[in-house]
Amino acid sequence: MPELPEVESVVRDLHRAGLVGREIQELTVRWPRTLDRPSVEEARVRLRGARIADVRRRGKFIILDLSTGESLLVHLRMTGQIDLQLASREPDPHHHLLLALDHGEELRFRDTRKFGRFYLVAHPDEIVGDLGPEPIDPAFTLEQFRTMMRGRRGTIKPLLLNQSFVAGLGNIYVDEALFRAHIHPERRADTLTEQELVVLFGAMRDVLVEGIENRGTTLGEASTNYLSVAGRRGNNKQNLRVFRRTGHPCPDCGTPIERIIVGQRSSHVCPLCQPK
DNA sequence: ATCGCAGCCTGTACGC
DNA sequence: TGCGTACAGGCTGCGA
Repeated sequence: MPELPEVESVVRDLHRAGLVGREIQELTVRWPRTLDRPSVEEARVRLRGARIADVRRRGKFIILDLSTGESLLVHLRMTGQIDLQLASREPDPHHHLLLALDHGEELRFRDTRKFGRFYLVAHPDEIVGDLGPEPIDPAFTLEQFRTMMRGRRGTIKPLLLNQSFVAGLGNIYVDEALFRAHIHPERRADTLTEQELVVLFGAMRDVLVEGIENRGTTLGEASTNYLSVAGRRGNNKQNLRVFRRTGHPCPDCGTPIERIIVGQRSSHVCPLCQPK
């Protein structure tokens, strides 16, 4: 569920909440699979007394760099959320991992579908080493994108969703970027014209940057939807042009938006603006 | 390299 | 209201 803009919003909110500098005093894991590695016993020993030196993002991962030199990585997957609450407050039944901090606070990981994962590692590259470039990093150039696309015989949408190709795009922002570039999601990557490539590169960045400016996309009211720290909603839904807008008029030509399946993922397209 | 599928989980929406 | 079904924004491992 959370993609690059949502994860970026969580990281910014954690900074705002003053997470950097805080001390981790205890780890509690209530759903064992939430901690991918190491074992709970091992992690408790290594986390106790560590301070949070920095909070940053790589792709869809949140990285907590620790004073010990190690890093704690979090992937929210579909329904993961981070809460910062007083330890005295009763945790939610969906809080599966708790990090007791100083000042009587707790960082709590809430995740209805239980797909989210924590990784405590000596170096983040153990987890994020295979990720592709950051799409909104100024160091990521059109030239580089062009080279990466060369010779890719696969379908464009699954390729953009592949985190080792580019890091951070998910179903929402891929559909939005392809629509803005007027490219059908089933196009073969190496058949894009130079012009299409240029427009797609810009569209990809635009939808992500706008997503961040709007603090992410929260789709509905349900507890399974994206929320940032302390239940904060994102405002980017109003910015979506095709995603989950089946039957609504295309903002460019008025034709009803269609929902199709591409690479086993639901996809939203304007049949006129995005011809095959 | 690329594709398709099962699996990991729970909640929600919708048709009857 | 209840029941069955389909569906959900991610990712991994497997076989082809």
